[in-house]
Amino acid sequence: MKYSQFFAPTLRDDPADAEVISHKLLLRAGYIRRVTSGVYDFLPLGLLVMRRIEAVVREEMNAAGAQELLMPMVQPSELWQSSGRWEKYGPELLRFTDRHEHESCLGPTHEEVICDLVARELRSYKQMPLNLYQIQAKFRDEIRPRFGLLRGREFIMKDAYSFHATEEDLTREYQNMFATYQRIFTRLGLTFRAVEADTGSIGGNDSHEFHVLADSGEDLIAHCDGCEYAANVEKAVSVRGNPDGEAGALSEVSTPNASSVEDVTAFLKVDAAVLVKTLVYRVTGGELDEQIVAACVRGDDQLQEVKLIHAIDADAVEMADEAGIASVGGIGGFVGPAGISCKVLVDESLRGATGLVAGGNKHDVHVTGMDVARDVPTAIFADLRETRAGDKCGRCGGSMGLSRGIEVGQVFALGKRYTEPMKVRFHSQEGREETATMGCYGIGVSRLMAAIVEQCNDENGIAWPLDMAPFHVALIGMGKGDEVEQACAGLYKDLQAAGFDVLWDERNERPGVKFKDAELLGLPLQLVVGDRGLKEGVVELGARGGDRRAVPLNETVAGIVALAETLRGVGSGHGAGH
RNA sequence: CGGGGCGUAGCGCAGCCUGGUAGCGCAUCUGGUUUGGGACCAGAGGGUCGGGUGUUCGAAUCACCCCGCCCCGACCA
Repeated sequence: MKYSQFFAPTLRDDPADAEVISHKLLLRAGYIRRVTSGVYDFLPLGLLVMRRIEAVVREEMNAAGAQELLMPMVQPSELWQSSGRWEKYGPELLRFTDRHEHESCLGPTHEEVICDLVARELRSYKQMPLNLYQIQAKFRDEIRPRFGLLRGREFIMKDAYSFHATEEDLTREYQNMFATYQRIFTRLGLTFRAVEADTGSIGGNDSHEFHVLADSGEDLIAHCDGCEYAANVEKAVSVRGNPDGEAGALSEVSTPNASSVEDVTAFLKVDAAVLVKTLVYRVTGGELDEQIVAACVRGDDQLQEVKLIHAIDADAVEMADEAGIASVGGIGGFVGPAGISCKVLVDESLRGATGLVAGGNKHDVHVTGMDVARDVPTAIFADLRETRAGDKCGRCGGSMGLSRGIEVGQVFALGKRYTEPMKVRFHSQEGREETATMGCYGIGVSRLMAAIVEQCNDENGIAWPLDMAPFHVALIGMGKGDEVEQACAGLYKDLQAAGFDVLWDERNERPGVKFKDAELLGLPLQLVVGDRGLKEGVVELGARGGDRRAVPLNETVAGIVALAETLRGVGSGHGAGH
């Protein structure tokens, strides 16, 4: 591509409304433009990178035995009714009515559509295993789109769905996809980590997420320094030391105006760990729908809501208002588990604990000497607390650390969550009609583009891994005269013939401008052809960010090939893996 | 949805408090000089000041409403 004809509008200044580095650089370097909240144009540069990522994903998915298809973005409400998600999915599902008053939605994911398709065609166990995938635009009406491509409303996703006659075969495919994902993220040049994950609104049994490690990540992941255990903090289980207070009778103490953990610990001069923090929630969905529950963790712990939702088998929970708290005999700021008239869940770290301080369910009153077993006999114990850095690993006793991650992929062993209601059935070897079991596997392709930039950038711009770059080589012509023009034209052809994508900057710009743009765009290799060097019969080549060296004109292609090999050698093999 | 901030030329911003002919830098266009790390000179074009209503002789500026964008929150009783 000749630069002068290429549509790559670059910005000298950072756009004012971009926060994270990938958002700023993709905007500045002309890869994307915002259309509306959470929705972007992919300009030619952006699309070129997207195609690179897709190519890796396709190659590995195909090699793993999956087949590509394409499903629609618009989906009829009937399919979502039949899976039960029309009611369950919530406002992220963008619904609309067409001119025939027919209700539809924009697909945020495709379990319903694929199940509908496969249910129509599946007859025999001999047709399985079957793994079908697509790379396609999804729409989720996010509460708060932000960070450019990292959390958009419309985004490009690779989603795969597998169908199996047996649970064992689903497990095999799950592992197959797990390994495939590790290969994909390694080839993309990313430092990543696979972690155990909650299944969220997709549902199902086992799940792992793949996270690109980055400080700008929105997810918190916990990992053990002693073993392989790693999990999203929504799910991570760990063990903490459990100091007990002095055992004794349950007695009320006056704690005027002391309702926060800080106030109470200061006032009573006790460790926050012997405090019981009682949170009151209103439940949505499940058996406790519309009811109030109380959840207790230690004063220095945080409640992990996702764990609470699972513990009571609900769809969602939200903090109860003052009226809700009062309806079960509590009072804001002084709620305690003893004597409250609702279901009380208590974190495992409080099992058998004694000598605790808790709210007294009266204004300005706490109780001391609480013994959970004695004073809260109806308590239901569950893992509710969020893992903190320094906790002990539940498996090996090692120390847990926390990192931020960008979720770029997730694999689910769904089981029969969708195939049952959507009647994906087949005849088994024994001639019985059975329900297929299912897995699904997603990769955020457009989010990956941003995640790569988060990991690969410097003060001058983007630093693409060689095989992700929109062009491998920035061919920079310098100085006037036909010699430069002709030498460039020749190299341009030769390099393309050798399999390189080249952006030939033949603009009438000063050298500084050309270098700055090449570095902002992130092209990994630079080839400089100047009239001065040409007189000596040499050109200069080098990697972005490194030194350039002079090379005889007729050895240029060989030099580029050698440099590319060096870059690939460095670029591969630093994926962190499992 | 709650809180905060912002909206003035393609981009980045000033002007608003204290109402009176809309500015700066970059970018763009023309001519010239320049050409190895975001050149220089001369000239030119480009703005419904997010939208509406109101106050006023007069509104980018004051008031009210709406729209859009960004940040934080929507776990710590």
